Amino acid sequence: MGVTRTPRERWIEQGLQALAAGGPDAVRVEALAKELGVTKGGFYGSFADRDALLQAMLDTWERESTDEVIDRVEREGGDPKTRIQRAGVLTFSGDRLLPIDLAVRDWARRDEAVAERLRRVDNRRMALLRDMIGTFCPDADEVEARSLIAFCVAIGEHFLAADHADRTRAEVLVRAADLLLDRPTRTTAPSSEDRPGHRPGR
Amino acid sequence: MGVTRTPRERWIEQGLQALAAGGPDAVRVEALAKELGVTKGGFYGSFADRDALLQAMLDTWERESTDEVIDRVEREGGDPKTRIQRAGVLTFSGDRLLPIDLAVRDWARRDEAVAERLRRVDNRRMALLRDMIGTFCPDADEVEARSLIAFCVAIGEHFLAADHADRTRAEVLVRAADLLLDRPTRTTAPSSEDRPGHRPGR
DNA sequence: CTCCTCGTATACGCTGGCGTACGCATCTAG
DNA sequence: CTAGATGCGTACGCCAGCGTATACGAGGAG
Repeated sequence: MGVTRTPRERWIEQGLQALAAGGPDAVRVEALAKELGVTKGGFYGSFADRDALLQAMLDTWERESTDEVIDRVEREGGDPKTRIQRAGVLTFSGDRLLPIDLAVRDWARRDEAVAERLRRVDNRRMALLRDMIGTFCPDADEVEARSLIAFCVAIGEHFLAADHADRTRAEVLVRAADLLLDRPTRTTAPSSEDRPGHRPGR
Repeated sequence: MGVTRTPRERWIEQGLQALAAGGPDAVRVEALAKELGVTKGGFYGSFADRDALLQAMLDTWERESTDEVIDRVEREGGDPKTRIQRAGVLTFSGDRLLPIDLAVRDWARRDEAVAERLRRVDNRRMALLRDMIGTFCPDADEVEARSLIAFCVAIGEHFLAADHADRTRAEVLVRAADLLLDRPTRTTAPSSEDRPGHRPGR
């Protein structure tokens, strides 16, 4: 038996890198082969065709960005804000998962099957956010709104090109996280209390 | 002189539609020609090459999504929340500008020149947001944070696939807008009109 | 040591897309 | 009405990329 010099996972990993860098159209069998130092000869032993690779890539991504991240967050514990931020860090700041995530999001706008996968992933993440925010916010509608906002910021931030004058993006994000995850709940019922407490300026 | 049956703007418009539907890789000269009912014969009379078309498309998009939107918002007036929402509606809910905007955002992640254009556009939009939010929020750092959040929600919403159980996305967005754009000391105001609905999909 | 298996290299056909060359048709100028 | 200009159709060369067929070669089984 010959030795498998380029197993399935290598193609998948390289494919995910290409996806992250250039979108689904950049996942080209011959290009991946060249990057792996082989030719495409062995590719069709591991995959029926290019589409099978794309499916396998999505399988891998889906598993890595749900089970692995969520398990780790649950295991390491901490208070709600810490856990939310840890989930965010694990998903949206590594050099690995973040660009793949963004590429999948754009891909999902054009491919219904990808959109379905993304929906599963996002629903699990939203459930996590709801849980965390629900620990300090009693109003279910507001929990939903805050969760949506937090998720949108985590993603949208990377699609936004605006500058912030003398502040850095990171500084503004810290303040935004304070607004969303820190301050005492303000109800929208007529019995509203005073305005949200300000934290000492940064 | 022959009659120009397919002037420059027609190619540009069709190109923007293709960009919106399938990203920059979907802008193919021969495909556009077929959609326009002609062949690519005349294309190279209006454009040096495919890249010239892409540049012209970005020029058109940049003009339409800054000057035209901002002028109209300034002209029609209203209170801050209304004006922000009108800007959002003009930019992010038409069937035309929204999908182009999203496609450009993903494109910008891979093309520095596109990123530069997007930066100009986003900076103008952020300036508008800062102005509006600054009318009721005195803290400059908080104004910046709220502006960023609002912008991220307006964009990120369309990249998010999560469901909201018994609520609709539009309902959650109304509540989110209340949290972000209402004067904190006041109770929530009734929202006059609907927010942009769900993403058009595909 | 020999054979057989299986992963890989190589070569091929095919499709689609870009840009060019050139001919045709039509509109305008005179 | 003629002549020139110009947009467009058609055909071409070229290259990239997919999937297939076949040859090669290195291990393991006997």
